[in-house]
Amino acid sequence: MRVSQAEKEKSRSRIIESAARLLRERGVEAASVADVMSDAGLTHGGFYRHFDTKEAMVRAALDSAFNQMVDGLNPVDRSFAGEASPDVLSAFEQSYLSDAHVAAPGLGCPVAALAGDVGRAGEDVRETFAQGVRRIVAGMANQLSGSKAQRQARAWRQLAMMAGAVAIARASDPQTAAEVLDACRQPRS
Amino acid sequence: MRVSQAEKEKSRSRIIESAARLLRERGVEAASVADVMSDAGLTHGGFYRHFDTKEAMVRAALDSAFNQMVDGLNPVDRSFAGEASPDVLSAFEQSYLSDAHVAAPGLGCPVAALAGDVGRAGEDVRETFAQGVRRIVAGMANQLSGSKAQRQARAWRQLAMMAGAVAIARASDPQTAAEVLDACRQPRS
DNA sequence: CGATATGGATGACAGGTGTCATCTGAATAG
DNA sequence: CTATTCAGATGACACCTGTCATCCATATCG
Repeated sequence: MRVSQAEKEKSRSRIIESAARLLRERGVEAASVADVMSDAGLTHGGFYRHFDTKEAMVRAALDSAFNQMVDGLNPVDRSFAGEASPDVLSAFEQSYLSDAHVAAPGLGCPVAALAGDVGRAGEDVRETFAQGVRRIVAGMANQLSGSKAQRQARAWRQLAMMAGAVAIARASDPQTAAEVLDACRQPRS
Repeated sequence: MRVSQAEKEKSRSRIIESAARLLRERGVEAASVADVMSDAGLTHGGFYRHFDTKEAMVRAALDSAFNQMVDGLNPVDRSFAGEASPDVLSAFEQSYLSDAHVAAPGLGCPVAALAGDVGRAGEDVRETFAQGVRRIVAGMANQLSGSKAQRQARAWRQLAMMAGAVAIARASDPQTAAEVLDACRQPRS
């Protein structure tokens, strides 16, 4: 049942897409190779034609998830690349702290969904994760004013707070979730 | 090999203590019943004399871990209970954002270590988690000044930021970890 | 003291895991 | 047009999971 190279590339994309979603929904360990392949419309046996190991798939999926996140910070319709735009950042923050984001981890920020899991993963996976977080922070810092160090530090604090808040909201009951999200939507104290 | 009731109580305490540590170190799913029992010096078979299900053990372990955290916020040597004490809070924040905390998840804050996992757990576990987080936030708010709502909101923001920062630090390389921790140690922006 | 209750050990179970060897048939290379 | 390659399917493997039935020896009760 051989398939054309273009078809193989499509298969690989589907696998990564499925992995990126299932990892965020179920966690790194609970998203099994068989589940991912089944979700991509394939059987588990062909997996190792695409990746040497599950860890390699996790890294590719993390990269894809971070790319989606960074794209949300760099809207293509902005006229001047690199120009600070408070509206872009506040829109990002508002959507990050929304109920919709809390309810849909599979499409949301990998930091909020996977930081805990990745902390227990191998060094290569952590390296991939770190580069992804750096890209998000750089994108946020671009939208801030002040010295480069100030902008970067404020971006770190804001991302850490938002990711922590969404993780807490997902791990709590609806009332507690609403409290933490509301508190974090308020201007800094 | 029956054992006295006092001995059984000790066994139960050891199981909860081992579970609280292994859960934070390995995650909810990766910390198996057999591992916990072995760590407590028992074999896996006797587990169900202490807990109806693994989920019940997870809830007991979460409760124990949150108790340790709250104790750190309410030092017994303070003279006046309930009195606001900026030093207690800043000491808590400093130790929370320390390298030692990042390196020892098994003894650290369950929010930073387990929020992601608990978000995928059952409703009962999430309820236990939410009550624990609320206790920490209440303890932090006690040390702040301002209206009750202001204090609570600031405590939520501070805890979310710190938990997010430690989770990111654990999931990254040392340089990235140092950056996010440094940024979050700075006064609010 | 004797009878019973029960904490813990042993071992099994059904199901899931990552990984790989093998087969097959269609896409390529010559 | 034939020969080779190789993506994917099938199925197996050794191991680990939560749960439970069973047995044993001792703490507790009458």
